[in-house]
Amino acid sequence: MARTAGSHSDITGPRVRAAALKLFAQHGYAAVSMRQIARDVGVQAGALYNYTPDKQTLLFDLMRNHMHELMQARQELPAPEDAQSALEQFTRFHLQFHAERPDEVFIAYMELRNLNPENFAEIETLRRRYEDALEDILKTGVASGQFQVHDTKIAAMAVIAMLTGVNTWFRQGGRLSLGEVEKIYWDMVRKSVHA
Amino acid sequence: MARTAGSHSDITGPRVRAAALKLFAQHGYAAVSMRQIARDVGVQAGALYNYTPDKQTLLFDLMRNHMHELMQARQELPAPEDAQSALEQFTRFHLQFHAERPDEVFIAYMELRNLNPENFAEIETLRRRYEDALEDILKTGVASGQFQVHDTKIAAMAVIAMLTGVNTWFRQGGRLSLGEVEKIYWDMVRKSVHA
DNA sequence: GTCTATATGAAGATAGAC
DNA sequence: GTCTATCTTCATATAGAC
Repeated sequence: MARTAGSHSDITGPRVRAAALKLFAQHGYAAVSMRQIARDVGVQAGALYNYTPDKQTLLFDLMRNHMHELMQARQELPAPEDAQSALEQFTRFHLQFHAERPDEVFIAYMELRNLNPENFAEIETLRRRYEDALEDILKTGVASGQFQVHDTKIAAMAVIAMLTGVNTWFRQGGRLSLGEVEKIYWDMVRKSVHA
Repeated sequence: MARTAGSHSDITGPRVRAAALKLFAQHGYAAVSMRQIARDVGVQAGALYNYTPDKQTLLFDLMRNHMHELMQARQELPAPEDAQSALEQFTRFHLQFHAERPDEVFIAYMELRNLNPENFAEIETLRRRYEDALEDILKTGVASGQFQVHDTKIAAMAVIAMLTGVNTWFRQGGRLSLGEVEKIYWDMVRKSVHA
């Protein structure tokens, strides 16, 4: 149980992932070298390979972890009463979750093409499941007459694009608080699918 | 006036830009080598430097050209009668222009961080001017009572994000025609800012 | 677990012949 | 304008000492 001297696996591992996350978000996966990540962590490049088999897996783990946390957090939300409150809950949840993780979100959207085919398929499955969750809300609302949209699939994509776009400009401590942003976007989302 | 034999500047130049556009969109600027571009064009890597001083300028020229064409095309639209028709015109124009140029749009959004600071500033100025054009439409509509939004700046960002998101899934010849997509999105945009 | 050293390859860009 | 050849630097990844 006691670790040998010089054994820092439990602390270095997270630091490697944190450095990779920050650097990938800043400069892009392809533009960041393992040496840069190592320098940021404070080790030599070779030492990184104690924590990841290769650079590709490092990227994939960051993206998979992000998507799993997204799905997990969503499943822990309380059950809403009707489609309207489900949509409001989804809107506020999406904005909050994404505002807290700008780097993860950026990578999850920008680095898809740098995943190898198998890894890409896994991430896409998770993303698709998230989109389907929103579409289910819209379908319920259309069925109950609360919403009116021409195509629930397209409407779900439109709403998610609108909400995720917040990350291109929103900064904590800026002109608007997250609460104000939530209110503004919920107003627009609500109206956009209104019957 | 007559060109010397073996002089293909007028044809090779566009081919270099076309290859760079396609490859940058597919794999990302940082992941594409000058040798790959050269292979795609059918020349040796050194020959590319007859058409661009360096790789960075090649990227910048593609993005600047795209933004200039965007601004130009918008300015050639007929003057709309009121805010509502101006917003519909903007919506349809944005969808059409972007659907015709998926690679350019992709690069313009994904490769901003690979521009050097001066080039980035120039592109951002153009992008900002486009966003301001939409915000002006919203301001006019709010002033006339046709629209109601909490914040015209945020609403403009939300609408643009929603519309640009179409490029992540829309393909010519897919389930929906561009005309149908225009109708669906115009319906959502119209309602989202409705008084 | 981390280091130094290195194998192996590829990158951006330039020089000079044709 | 394009070629071949090359300079220089950097990349991912591994081997073996400590």
